[in-house]
Amino acid sequence: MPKASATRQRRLRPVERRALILQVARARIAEVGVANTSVRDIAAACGLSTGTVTYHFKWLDEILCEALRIASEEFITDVLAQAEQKHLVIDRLGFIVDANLPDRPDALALWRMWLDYWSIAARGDEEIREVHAARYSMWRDVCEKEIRTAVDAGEIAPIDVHQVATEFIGLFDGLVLQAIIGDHGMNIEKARSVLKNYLARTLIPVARDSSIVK
Amino acid sequence: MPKASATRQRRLRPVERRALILQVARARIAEVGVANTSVRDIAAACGLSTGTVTYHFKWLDEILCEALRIASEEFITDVLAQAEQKHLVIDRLGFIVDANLPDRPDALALWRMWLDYWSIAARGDEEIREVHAARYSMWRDVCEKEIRTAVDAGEIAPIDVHQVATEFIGLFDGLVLQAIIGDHGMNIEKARSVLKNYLARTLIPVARDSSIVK
Amino acid sequence: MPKASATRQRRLRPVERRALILQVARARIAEVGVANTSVRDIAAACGLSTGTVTYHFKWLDEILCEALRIASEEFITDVLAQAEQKHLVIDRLGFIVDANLPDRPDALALWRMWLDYWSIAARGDEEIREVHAARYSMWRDVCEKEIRTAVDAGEIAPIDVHQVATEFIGLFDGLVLQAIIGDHGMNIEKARSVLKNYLARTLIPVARDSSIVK
Amino acid sequence: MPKASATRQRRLRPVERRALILQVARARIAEVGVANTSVRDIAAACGLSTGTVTYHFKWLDEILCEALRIASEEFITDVLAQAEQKHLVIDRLGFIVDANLPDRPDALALWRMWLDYWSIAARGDEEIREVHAARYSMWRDVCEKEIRTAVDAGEIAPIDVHQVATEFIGLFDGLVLQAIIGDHGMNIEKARSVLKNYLARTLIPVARDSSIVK
DNA sequence: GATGAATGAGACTTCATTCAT
DNA sequence: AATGAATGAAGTCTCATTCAT
Repeated sequence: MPKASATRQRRLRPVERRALILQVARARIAEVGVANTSVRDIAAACGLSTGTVTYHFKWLDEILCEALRIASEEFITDVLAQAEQKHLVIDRLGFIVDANLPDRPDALALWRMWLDYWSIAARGDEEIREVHAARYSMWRDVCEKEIRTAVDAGEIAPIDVHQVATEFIGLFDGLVLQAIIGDHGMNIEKARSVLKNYLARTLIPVARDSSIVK
Repeated sequence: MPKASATRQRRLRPVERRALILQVARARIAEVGVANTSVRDIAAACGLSTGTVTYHFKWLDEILCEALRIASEEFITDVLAQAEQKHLVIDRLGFIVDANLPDRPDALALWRMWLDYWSIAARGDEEIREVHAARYSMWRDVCEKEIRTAVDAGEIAPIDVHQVATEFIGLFDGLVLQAIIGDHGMNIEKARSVLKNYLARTLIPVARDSSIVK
Repeated sequence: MPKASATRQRRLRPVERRALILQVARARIAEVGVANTSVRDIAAACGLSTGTVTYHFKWLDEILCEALRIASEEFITDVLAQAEQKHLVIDRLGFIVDANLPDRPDALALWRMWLDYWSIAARGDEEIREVHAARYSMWRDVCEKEIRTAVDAGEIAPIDVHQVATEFIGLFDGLVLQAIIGDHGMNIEKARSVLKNYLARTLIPVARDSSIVK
Repeated sequence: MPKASATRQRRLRPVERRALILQVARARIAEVGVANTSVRDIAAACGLSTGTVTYHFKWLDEILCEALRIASEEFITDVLAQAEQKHLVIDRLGFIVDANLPDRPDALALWRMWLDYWSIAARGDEEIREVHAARYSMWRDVCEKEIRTAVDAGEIAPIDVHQVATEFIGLFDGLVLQAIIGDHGMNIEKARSVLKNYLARTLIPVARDSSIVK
């Protein structure tokens, strides 16, 4: 005799329910951190019981891992979208810098989330490591492709594309993390400036009669 | 791996006992992570009762923070020592790269520790943030001084010293973290190569008949 | 004395489980005192795990406060029931005296419980203070009403009803507490005698040919 | 080789050291309550080590008991002093009322202390019970003597002196405790008014040519 | 599919007491 | 007489997980 419950959730197919839970979990993790995200928190934030959450996910770790996965996928999607927006190839990296620096609360929360998962991955969690690997693979590919395109187009002088892309991404992570953790010598604006200086110094525009660079 | 003893520990003065506890705590944190280091663990690893640990430290957080502090101080001491070992100024940064890359278990554990504390600092813990700030301040100063000395000595071509030092340290953190978290496109040797390539490309030796070294 | 069972307890709805826990907690508090009642004790006495107890009550304080509340409510219920039992109005207060004096173990335990919670309330705990306030409000109202009825019925000579009711309740508490704490000059029988003497001296029957009773 | 310590206390004879510790302990207990008074608190408040405190007192309970004893003795001393201050016998009880009602912070703290120890005594602690007994014995004797003197002097009409003294003291405790624990129907001023009304109604001045009563 | 009561291990912290110094 | 480091039991509370409903 199931009682009418005002709060009982509508039945969803597992795939949908999982997706909903993951969205909420991701938001919680970004907000309060992996270490402070509990099954109960997630369930409450979803308006579900803990039992429902653990029904759809075998372990809390599964939720945590999947939450990183969807965050990574959205990040990749965003980066790809961004990379398409500028027509001048040489402007794209600058645009990527602006778009990915955590100068807004949600972007900051995302970076804090990366930090949380970095420390887990560094301890050897294979699943988390794989998700990171996939994101970096994509991210590095995008950057390499952008630079290579610019070089191939004669927009910038020839360089070691892989080295520069690798430097760029390493620099990005390093500077942002320093900005986030309280290093007095770094902050978001400083990071932006350093990154743009680096790009300007490294990607040398090829002076031609018709090539106008910003 | 000290084991718990059934007998009462020898009395030590607080400064000594604290130091011993912190050494053990630091090792535990490096080994299993901040998130998995409890008062019980530390006490057991010290062969002490939990009461003794909390007698010397008001909160677990105090231990965690102090453990980071001593790790930071040792890091700084090591860096300074390293910076003194090479006579040729231009070799010093390369030496620093080699010395600080986590290609040994203890260095890896230290970097994992940085990762753990980064994520805590990113969530706003002021004490941890200050410890990080102090370390980065020192670390950046050392790098700047090294490069400036080289420039002033005419060893390398003039550059924006602050920008390059900042880039170097950012790049270092970014590459090492990527190497540690499982990024397939990065590992310690790759990081070393990228860093050395960056240095070689950025710090251009001034070719002269008689190069003047400090 | 319920004993802990090795098996999982039957599921109950929270309202029922809370009620059961509170009954047990109330008994423990009355028996061993608030200061000696722990979550563990309560859980063990219920045959539940501590987790179950804290599942139903957020804090131990919540249990302690609710236990006082139910004890207060039962006290009030009992007093009201007692007040109805005697037809002669002037006998009711005497009956109340007899019924509420702690001359039985359970009544003594109840008074000890009041004492425990008095000391907590005196230190400023607002929730406990409110529960006391509610009980005293009711208790004083009942006494006033009884006396007023008697006066209005002409059963006793006119008096300052509020003053006398206030005196009666103050005297009651004061004498019983003295009897309980070991004052050699007071004990339950002495308290009874003093209270009845006070009532007899204060509530003067109006001698008439035909005494009107309600 | 005893080290010079800036904080090491001057050696005192046990009787003196005990007295000092007890004074401090008494103040702490009155302020924060028996339940919140620890050996460490007392030691810290004395500027002593915990070892010194436990050297002079075998158990914490001994301190708690002795602290009550000295508080009781001071109370008695004060009451006796007060009883001497008024020349007109009939004014003395009124004066006692004013002097003992907790309308000042220190008097309130003292009453809270009584409450704390009442609940302990009610649980059967024999030592505490004896201290209470001694105080009440004295206190009741004083009141009886006062009233008897007044009756014998013809100042007030003959009454059952023991009964009235017992009522007075019971009423005093009951009303003050109600005032302290948050009973909305009672407070210090109300208690004063009720007590004075009671006294005025009970101790009837004997109208004589020369006897002037307030 | 969903629930949520129940569990029990484990977290931090407090504290009276002991005892070598 | 005084110290204070060391102890270990006991306290409250959290929480991932289980499982009967």
